[in-house]
Amino acid sequence: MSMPAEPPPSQETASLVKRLAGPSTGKAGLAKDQEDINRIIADVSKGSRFYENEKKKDKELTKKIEHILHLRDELTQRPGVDLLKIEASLRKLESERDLSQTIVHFDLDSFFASVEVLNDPTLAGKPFIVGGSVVSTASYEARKYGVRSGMASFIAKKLCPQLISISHGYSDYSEMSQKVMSICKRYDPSLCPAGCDEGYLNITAYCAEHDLSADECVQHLRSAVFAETKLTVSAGIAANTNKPNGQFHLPFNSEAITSFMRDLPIRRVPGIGRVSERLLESIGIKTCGDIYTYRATISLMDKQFGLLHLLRTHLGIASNSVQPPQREERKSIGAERTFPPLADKQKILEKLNEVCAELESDMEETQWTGRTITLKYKLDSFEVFTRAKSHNRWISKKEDLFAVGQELLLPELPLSIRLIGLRVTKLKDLREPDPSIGIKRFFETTNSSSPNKKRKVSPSGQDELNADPPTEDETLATLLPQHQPDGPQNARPTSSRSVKPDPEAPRETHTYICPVCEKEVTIENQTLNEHLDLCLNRNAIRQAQGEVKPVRAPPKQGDIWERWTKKASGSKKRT
DNA sequence: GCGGATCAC
DNA sequence: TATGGTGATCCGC
Repeated sequence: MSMPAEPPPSQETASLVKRLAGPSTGKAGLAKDQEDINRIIADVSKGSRFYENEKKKDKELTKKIEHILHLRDELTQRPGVDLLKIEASLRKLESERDLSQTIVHFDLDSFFASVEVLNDPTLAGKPFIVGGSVVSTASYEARKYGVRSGMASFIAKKLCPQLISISHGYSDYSEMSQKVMSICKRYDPSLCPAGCDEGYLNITAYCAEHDLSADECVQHLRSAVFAETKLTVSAGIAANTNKPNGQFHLPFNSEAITSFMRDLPIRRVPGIGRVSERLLESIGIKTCGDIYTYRATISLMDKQFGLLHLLRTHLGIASNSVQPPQREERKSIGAERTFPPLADKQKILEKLNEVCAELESDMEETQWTGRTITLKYKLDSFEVFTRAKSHNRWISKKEDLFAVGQELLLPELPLSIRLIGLRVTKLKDLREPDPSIGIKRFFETTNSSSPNKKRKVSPSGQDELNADPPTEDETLATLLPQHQPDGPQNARPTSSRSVKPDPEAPRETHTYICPVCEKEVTIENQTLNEHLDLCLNRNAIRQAQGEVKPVRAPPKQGDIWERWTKKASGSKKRT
């Protein structure tokens, strides 16, 4: 068999071009001539290590798709699809649909670019980008040339030679963002920011209290934002947190919603990225309506595609709960840096050291520590690897971060590296007041002790507020094994030392790692069982929900402000 | 727990 | 010449 001389444009190459053109290609801002643009992008990209790596990833994806199609064909040979069961699932989902809440998704229009125009009105109407080596935001004028966020800046420049490039002014964005968010909070104090320029609101209560329709309410909001910041904001009103944004009010009935979803490209659904788009497309699914058409295939390949989630997507059912991000939900904190590829061991370690210093400072400012360290490195080929190790002590000092990072990195060398990152997980909140307070409140126990007078015993026995110098026993006393096969009765204090009595609340406290929730709890003996009951209960509830589960809230972005208020604005360059 | 992958912003 | 940083989640092992 011979290959065709001129391979037809495949799904693969089409997808690759999309990637190179920037992830948001095809979403907004009609380009003049996408063919020309694609050719320029291909010409400029060709042969680069980045391009070769993208090509490699695409080839692997193609292989995976072949495998999936093969699997599908095998599965369709045999009977086994229970269409009735799928219908039952749909009916069940439908019956759980909640149309009682009015959810608004708002989004500042080309946020960074708009702020830059406010700072420098001469930029208005000019093609410019905000970003560094990668475009963060392109002005509408620049978008006409095919410039998109996520695109390499040098490619943007090729597409639009007169393009003006502006470096980030984070402190300005942070300030404006906070202004906008505080305005939006008037309409829902539980606002859930989803980045610095967008968020979700539940305006149900506000509309009722002020006798406003949803449209009127959002009109007010948008006018207020513009009046107070000169920024324009788009908003979508719906019964849940589904897209799309823009000025749009999706009717609150199931027919209208499903009908709207029918023609909605699957890629527009949050959580469906470029890869999932290709996977779904391979079995014929381009729109949310297609999900129903191919429900049998999806059902056979539930594991690969997730039937229930897709059925929900088809029906346009998503979470309608809006909650502000909770600090205790944070899972990790990290830092990473890209640099011109380095092969010299000492120079690489220097970079690692810089990353450690940055991470230490972030952890200090935000008051987190953790016990699992993940090293990430990217080769000059753009391949990414991670190496992780968990420890029985809390790590936050840069010397410790560096020691662990080095231990993970050295066995990998020699390599030519263009990025180094470190991430800390299994966190402990250093800001959290004595956890026993919270437990006590929960159970309405009397005799709460003052958090200021509390004493905690850290697993490492070091650096705890008010902690006495560790005894040898404490230094060695560390965390329990993470998994306790024998169950709760195995829970034991990490330190048997009793705390100096507080005159107001003389009692023993101990620090435990709860075998169920795996969190460290400082707790009195008599309430330990209550805590365990609570945890076990919570787990049972979660299990019971397994069936109904993934009506997921939008991903929480923990500590957004900590991120956005920190970075200072560098001096602006204009090129 | 670890490592790779995917995704959002 | 040249393609980011932070954080979350899911899967397979």
